[in-house]
Amino acid sequence: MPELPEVETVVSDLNQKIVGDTIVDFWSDWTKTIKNLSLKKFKRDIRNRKILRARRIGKNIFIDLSGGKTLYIHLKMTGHLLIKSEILNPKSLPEMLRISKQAGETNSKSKNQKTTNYSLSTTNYFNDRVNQYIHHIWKLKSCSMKHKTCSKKTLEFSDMRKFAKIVLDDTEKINNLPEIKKLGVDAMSREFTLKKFQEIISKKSVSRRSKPIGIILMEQELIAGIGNIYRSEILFESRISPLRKSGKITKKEAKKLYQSIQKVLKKAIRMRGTSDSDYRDTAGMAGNFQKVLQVYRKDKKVCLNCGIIIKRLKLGQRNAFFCPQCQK
DNA sequence: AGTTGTGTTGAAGA
DNA sequence: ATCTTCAACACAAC
Repeated sequence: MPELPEVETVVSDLNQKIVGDTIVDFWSDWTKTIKNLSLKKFKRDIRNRKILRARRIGKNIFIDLSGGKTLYIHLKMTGHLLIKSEILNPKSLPEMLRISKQAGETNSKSKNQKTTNYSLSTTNYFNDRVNQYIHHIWKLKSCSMKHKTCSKKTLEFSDMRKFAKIVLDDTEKINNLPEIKKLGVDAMSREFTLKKFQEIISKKSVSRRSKPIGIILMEQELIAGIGNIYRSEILFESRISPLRKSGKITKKEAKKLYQSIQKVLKKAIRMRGTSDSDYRDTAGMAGNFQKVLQVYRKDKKVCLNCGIIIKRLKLGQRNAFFCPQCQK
């Protein structure tokens, strides 16, 4: 379940591994995921574009491409991106460039070629079951003028439940999509200040102020990036009950809660996210934050802080977890 | 073996 | 408007 820390990990991986590469081809067996174009048009529009950078707002991934296009991806529940690469036999650079130009027509050939996985580790995480639901593949070429070598890579999208979303359009159009425009401030951005947070939770509207803080934290139109796992963890860290009415949170508590958002998300990013079930990084590796979860999915277990049994409740149609003794 | 729970988001219904 | 419910989908757990 990718939330901000998981998406941040993916975006940082993308920036390290595929910036500068060129997309030579694309394959998909579930085109419903591509929301704005037919497969044919999608292929046509993405071929031969260079990957400039990856960025993120909340849980939304944007891959900016040459020629003013942006690839917008939402991983939804089970989506994750894998980067694989094969080192080719040393060949002269001009020859490689010629080969990659033909890549569109040489699918069957390249499929039969032997591949070597990118991972330097002795364990191959790509073989894990959770990484086997690949429905979309971007074929990349990566050429180094300096070393006069080229390599092939693939960016593969594993998405068991097929909820994910892919959109390719002009950067400007992507930025102006309604679902992007209405996003609230990103929880890790500089604009998300304590002042801004106080404004959000104490807005002079009855419906806002009377809403449980556990729901407010997850609303992407208010604060972008927090989902079900981290709302529970953040509220536990701040010792505030998810049921507390947003408008009844004191200034002191708001500060504590704001600091908890920063603290928990930063720690989760450092630990490369939570792999409660499906989430994996671009090497197919699990994150580590599930090892330090305090309350999420810990109902009927003992609170590590006070020893009371942790409770679960439905909040906004989703399960929230909290310690009734520690969190008030 | 059929039912339920899982969580993100948008759309439909009230 | 604003709230709730459901659908998209696959699979594990009961």
